[in-house]
Amino acid sequence: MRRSRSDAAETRERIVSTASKMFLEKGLESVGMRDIMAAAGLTPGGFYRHFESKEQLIAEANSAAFGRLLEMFEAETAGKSNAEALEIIVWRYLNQSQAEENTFRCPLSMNGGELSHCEPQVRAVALSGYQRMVELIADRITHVKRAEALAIAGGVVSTMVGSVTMANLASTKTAASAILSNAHGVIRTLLSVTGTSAKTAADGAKKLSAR
Amino acid sequence: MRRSRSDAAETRERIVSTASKMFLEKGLESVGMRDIMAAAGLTPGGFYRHFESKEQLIAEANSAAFGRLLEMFEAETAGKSNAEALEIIVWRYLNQSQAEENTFRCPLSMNGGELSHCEPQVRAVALSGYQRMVELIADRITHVKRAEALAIAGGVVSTMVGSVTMANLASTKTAASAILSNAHGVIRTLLSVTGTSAKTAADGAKKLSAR
DNA sequence: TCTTTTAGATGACAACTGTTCTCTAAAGGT
DNA sequence: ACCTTTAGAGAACAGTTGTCATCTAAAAGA
Repeated sequence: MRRSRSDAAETRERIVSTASKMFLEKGLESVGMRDIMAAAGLTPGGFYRHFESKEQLIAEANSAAFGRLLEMFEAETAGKSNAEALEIIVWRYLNQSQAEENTFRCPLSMNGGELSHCEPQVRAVALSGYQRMVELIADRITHVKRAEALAIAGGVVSTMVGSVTMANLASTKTAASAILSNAHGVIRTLLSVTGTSAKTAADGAKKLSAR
Repeated sequence: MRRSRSDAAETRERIVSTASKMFLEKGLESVGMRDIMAAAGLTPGGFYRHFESKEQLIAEANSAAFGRLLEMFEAETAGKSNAEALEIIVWRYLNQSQAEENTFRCPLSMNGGELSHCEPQVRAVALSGYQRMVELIADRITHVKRAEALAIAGGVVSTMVGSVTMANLASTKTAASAILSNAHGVIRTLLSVTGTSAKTAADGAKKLSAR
């Protein structure tokens, strides 16, 4: 039966946020529409009143995941010094899989490979999520020029994405946290880089800004 | 009709290497058994004479991919200096998606997320591939202690995995190579790290060796 | 109040999934 | 030369996939 305007909007949001969390936990392809709709307390029938396709849902779900993640980072680092903020961001990102809640996981780490097989629309959302993360971090790197900060931040995000992906492969918590704490050390090193080393890192930064 | 012992062995190998390349190109779930068998010039019927399940094929295909990749690295760097060898490894790894051949792509970058949803057997193959890559690189880092070299190498591999994953999301070659050349710069920085910075990076190295 | 619109349930669609069955013809063993 | 074994073809298995047509009852608009 028909629902009110606001009920329907709420339903739509519930589908997106439910799907988002399921994608982060189980991947894109292995989660079916029936699973998602059932988890949202609905039947598969009504789905196409809200979305054109699964692909569109993936796009919106990922967009929502990035939104949640970045919003959390901004809330957690508000009023903190740059150094403290960077520490918080890196720590929370690296420990996303170990945290009990799956709300603040990153699609880049969780669905990395699958995202690149999706349609341009979805890939654009993912890539812009990457760029937003890079800028979030670059904004806190003030001891070098902006271009160098962007280069370093790009490296930091790539390192975080890669190491979380690797940690997710580990069968024990010990092995996972070994990979992650190693990554943490490497990132601290990267963030403390100055002068000519930073310029080396910025070799490709001009190209990066020419996106 | 029945084939000779050696024909059958050759068929088995062909299935593995065909599957391996298809997984690297299209992902694990989106490639079906029929696709693989057809690409190997066979029908789906005979598959289960050689393998217990798709999962087992995934394990063997990934193992083969790592084998090819590491063998190529060793061949390409034979007789080179450590610095040259590292440059070759990093460059070839970062450009795996841009190369016309898909023979030397890395499962960690291509199937990252999906691998972590597989059974322990498959995850073990992937994780050992990671560790072999880390050791390959650490062996070429001689200006610091072994533990520090392993820590840096771990960071380098994570960074390479992450940045190739990100580059695969890009819609244009320009955007992809911007991400990659930035990563290249960051990795060069990491590899030139010495002294106390290397120790910082090695903070988690003890835990890493306690796998 | 009466009419039109529509959120969502229900059930079906064809295509596809990994897997298993049966069949046959050639290879391996004796 | 005979008999057993088996690689692979071909077809079918039950279950799933994303998507859509139909129906309903209630909400929105007049």
